[in-house]
Amino acid sequence: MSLVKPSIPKGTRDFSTIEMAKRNYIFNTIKDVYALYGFQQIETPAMENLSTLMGKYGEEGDKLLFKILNSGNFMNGVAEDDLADGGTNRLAAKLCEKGLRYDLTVPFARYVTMHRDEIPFPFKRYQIQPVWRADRPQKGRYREFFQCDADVVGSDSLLNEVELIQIIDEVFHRFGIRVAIKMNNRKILSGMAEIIGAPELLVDITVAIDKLDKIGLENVNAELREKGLGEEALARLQPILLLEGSNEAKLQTLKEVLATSETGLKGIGELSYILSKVNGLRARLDVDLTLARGLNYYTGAIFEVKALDTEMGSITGGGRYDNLTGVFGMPGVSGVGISFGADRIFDVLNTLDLYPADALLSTQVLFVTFGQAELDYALPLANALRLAGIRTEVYPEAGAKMKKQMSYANQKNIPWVAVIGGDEMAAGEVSLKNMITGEQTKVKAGELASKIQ
RNA sequence: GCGAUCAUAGCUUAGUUGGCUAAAGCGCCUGACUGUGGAUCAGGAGAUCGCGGGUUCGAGUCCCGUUGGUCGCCCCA
Repeated sequence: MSLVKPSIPKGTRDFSTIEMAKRNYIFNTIKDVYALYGFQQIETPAMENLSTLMGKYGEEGDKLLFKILNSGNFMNGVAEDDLADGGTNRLAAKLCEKGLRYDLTVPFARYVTMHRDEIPFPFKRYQIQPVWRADRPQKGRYREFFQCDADVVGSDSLLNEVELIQIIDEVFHRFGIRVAIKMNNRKILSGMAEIIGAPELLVDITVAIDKLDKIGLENVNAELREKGLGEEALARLQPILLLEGSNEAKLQTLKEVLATSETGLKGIGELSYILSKVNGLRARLDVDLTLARGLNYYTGAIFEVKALDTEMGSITGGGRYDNLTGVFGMPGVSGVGISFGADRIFDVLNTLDLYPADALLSTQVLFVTFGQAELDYALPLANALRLAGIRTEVYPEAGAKMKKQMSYANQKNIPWVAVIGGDEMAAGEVSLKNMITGEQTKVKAGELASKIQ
């Protein structure tokens, strides 16, 4: 077998020890807050049947699904003309019956439908797992990345939206990241499309105005014209795009503009209600009408979170979707959910250097010894420390050079080293060295634990 | 799917209009220091210059192809 250059697939990453400590800090913080609000964790398989995934993410989404070649004789049932006519979709359907999950929401909808008889509704679940997309990797976009979803299904109450906003606020408060939460409502966008007489262009309109931040008003208008929006309609859209002022003022203006749209007014009512119930937020909560989000299954509230102190796209998103389980034969179940973008939060925490020191600490004490007898003497001491809850290592090579052992402690950022030689052994002591200050004192073996804590 | 750009030691990079044995910093190993890391000093190992082809007396350098990274567009957490 020839030697291969080690490599990993395009758009995937290894996470090394420090990165994992940081990622675990992120995941644990999010989990703690989810649990605090009564959300329970589930996991679903990395792979789903393609029939579950196909057609749920639009035509683009289908192209971005990783498909898994059938095991065994995968050519079984493939006919000559399947190969001949370049119909890759049809061929793929015969060769692959499974695919890697593209997000956590669709597998969740599948899960809810399959387990509906065991689930207490409203069902509050969270799920932190990787998802895969055969996308072209670029800044902040990978082919394998983690989503941290929390959803409530089976409840139309807007208090769920309120709770999710509080969760977002609490999580970013714990991270120490200052954020602005932006909120909009899909019904308001529908109302807008209705009022300007172009309801059929709703999707195009949302896609275009979502870019307002990025490409500016002129370019948004140009794109809308290109999509077939008339000048009159465009003119009527402008005041809405340019809406400014307090949340209350924006909603007041909207009420007037959307007065004749039943859907639009309903969206305004929902927004107002949520705003009235959210209290004591530390984050800013802004109504932002240009927040549209690409996801077409959203039907009510839409959320997005941006960090205030660093340039980074959205670091959390979410919204309400009606009837998500409908495609699996379980109609009338509404859900609302959010998803923290762990990879981007990771970048933000790195940029702002906001990791708490103890989140990154691994081993607290290393036993360093001069030979086999000392090593044997160290073992029960190490176990005693572990019983006291102190993360402890014993350097395992008897007679390894002092320099080697000390360097190991240094490299792993271990704050305490317990040195054991013949003298210490005879006296029932250890020499305890503080690796930060360099100070070293002799300590009775029985007092080690108290010195370290 | 389209476009730009980059690829030299474990890492970060230098390498002139194509020209001697491809250079440095960091890291690693050894020693100064046989009971002490992080500092300093001395020495050492480590590169088929991403891969394949072409031009040339001669290619890290120029040309073509290919793979991978990065960034942008489309799309999208």
